[in-house]
Amino acid sequence: MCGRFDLTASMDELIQEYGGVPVEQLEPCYNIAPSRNILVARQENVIGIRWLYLRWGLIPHWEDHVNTGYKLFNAVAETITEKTSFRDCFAARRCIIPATGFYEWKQADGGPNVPYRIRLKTGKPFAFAGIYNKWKPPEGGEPIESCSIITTTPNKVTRPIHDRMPVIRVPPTFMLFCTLRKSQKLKAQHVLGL
DNA sequence: CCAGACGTTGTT
DNA sequence: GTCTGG
DNA sequence: CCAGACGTTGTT
DNA sequence: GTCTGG
Repeated sequence: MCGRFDLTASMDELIQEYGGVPVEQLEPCYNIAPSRNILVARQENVIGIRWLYLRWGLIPHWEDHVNTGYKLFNAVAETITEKTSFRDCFAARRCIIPATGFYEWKQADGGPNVPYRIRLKTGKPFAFAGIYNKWKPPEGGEPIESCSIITTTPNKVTRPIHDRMPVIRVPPTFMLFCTLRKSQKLKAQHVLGL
């Protein structure tokens, strides 16, 4: 899961890593929570990569009131193409959400919940996979754009702490590629593009 | 057909 | 808006 | 996700 | 315990 994260990287660092044109930058924050406006980057026609702030907590477009209804701050990757609330967003409106770390809570033996921060060894920023949406108030007025972070099963680092973690985009410098042996076949989920 | 749900998490 | 359950 | 609140009255 | 606000 991912219900809280931090972002302390500069806009310059983010632009260098992901491209696009700088926008106003908020104070570095170690405690970003659902319902806050968070920085995202998305691909737009004509202008290309655009940085902007969206409300964290997806509001389905049929919702009647902005203050009621579900708080969709996470979307389970395994079922995202089946869920009414996420399917169209996933097909057409994806974004990345930059972060320098995320928090997971683990209950100490019968004790209180203890937060852990998970981050890259280098301290560099990385990005969550996200989806976004536009909600128009039935009574008229300003539309609200909102987003949700996609979650998946944990990797080795996160597994001891929690059974879910955000789908992460790691900078290209952390990656390599290799060719496949004949016996290896690609499955649909390998090419989803997350 | 209409009515009602539409989500995640953790906890039990 | 769209799917599920009755 | 956590932190913090968690009400009533009369009137429409 | 459960809901709301951040």
